[in-house]
Amino acid sequence: MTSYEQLLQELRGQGHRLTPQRLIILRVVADGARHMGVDEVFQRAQAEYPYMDLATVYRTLRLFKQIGLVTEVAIGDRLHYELTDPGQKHHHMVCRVCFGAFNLSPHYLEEFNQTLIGEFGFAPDLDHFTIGGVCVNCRSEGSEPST
Amino acid sequence: MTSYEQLLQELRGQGHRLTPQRLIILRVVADGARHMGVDEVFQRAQAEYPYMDLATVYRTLRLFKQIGLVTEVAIGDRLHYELTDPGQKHHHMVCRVCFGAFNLSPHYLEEFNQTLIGEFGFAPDLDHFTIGGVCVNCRSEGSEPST
DNA sequence: AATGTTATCGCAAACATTCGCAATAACTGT
DNA sequence: ACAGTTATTGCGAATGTTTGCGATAACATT
Repeated sequence: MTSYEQLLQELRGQGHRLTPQRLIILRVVADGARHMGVDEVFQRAQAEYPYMDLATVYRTLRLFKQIGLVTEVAIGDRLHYELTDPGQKHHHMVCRVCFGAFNLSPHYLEEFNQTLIGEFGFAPDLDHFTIGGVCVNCRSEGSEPST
Repeated sequence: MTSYEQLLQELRGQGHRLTPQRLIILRVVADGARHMGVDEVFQRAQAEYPYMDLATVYRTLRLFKQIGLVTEVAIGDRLHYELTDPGQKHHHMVCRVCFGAFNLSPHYLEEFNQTLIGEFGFAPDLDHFTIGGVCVNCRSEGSEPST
C-alpha cells in the first residue's frame, strides 16, 4: 500500500468514501514541493482526470483539512494547502514580500496561549496559526545600502 | 466642524477627495455600536442615499482601513469594520461561537513580537491582529452540567 | 464664478468560492 | 456477485467581492 493510500484509509475510518478524485487530489498536493493554491491543484488534477470539477477540489481540500491530512495556509488573500507534516505539527510565518512560508514550532505560541486563557478565559484556536510579516531575507534586501 | 468631518479632513491631507458617499459611510460606521459587516453598512448607507453602490462601500471601507480610520476585524469568514479606537490601539479576540469581539491590548503580543524578530528575524505584521477561539462565556455554557 | 484635471462614482461584468440537486458510484450486507 | 443505501460527484446557479470603464463631480487655479 502506498503512503497516499495509507493516508486515505484514515478517511474510511471516519465514514468517508475513498474516491478516485480524492486520491488524485491528495497525490497532487503530496507531489507539490510547496504549498499550492486551489487553482494550481485543480489544473494538475484536471490534467490527470479531465472531468475533475473545481467544486470537487474545494470540497475535497476542505475535507482533507478537517481530517487533518492537509494544512491550510493563508498566502496573500488566497488559501494554500500542503500535506500536513505528519511527525511535527507546526504553524507558519508567511512573508508578504516573497510569499515564502516558514515553519514555527507550537512552542512559541505556548505562552501566548496560556496568557489568553489565564487572563481572559479565552481559548484561542491554535490548531494551525498563520502570521504574516516580512522574512529576514526580504527585510535585509529592502534596507540594503545601495552600494 | 463635527468630528466626522474632522476625520475626513485627514483624507484630504492625503490627496483623497471628500465625497458625500464617504461622509455617509463614515457616519454609518461611527454610529454603529459594534463592528459592522459590509452589507449592514451598505443597507444603512443606502437608506440615506439611495444611489449608494455596493462597490463604493467596499472601496471606501478599504480606503478607510488603509488610512487607519476604521479597523478591519475578521468575524467568521466575513470582514467587519469599526471606527478605529483613536486613543487606544487594540487587537481582537473573536469568539467562534457567539461571534463576539473582545479587545486585546498590544501588550500581550509584545513578547511574541520580540521572539519572532529575535529568533527568526521575521517581523510580524501586528498593526492589527485577530485571533479566533471560544470566549469565557461560551466555554462555560458549553461544558455546564445539565442541572 | 468659470475652467481644467483627475479621483471617484455607478454600473455591469469578472472573479473566487459555495450551494442545490439529480445522477452516479462507493461501500455494506447478503 | 448482487442489490440497497447514501456519500459524493459534476453541473449550473447563487453568493460575496473586485475590477474596468465611461460619466460625474471634487478640488485647484485663474
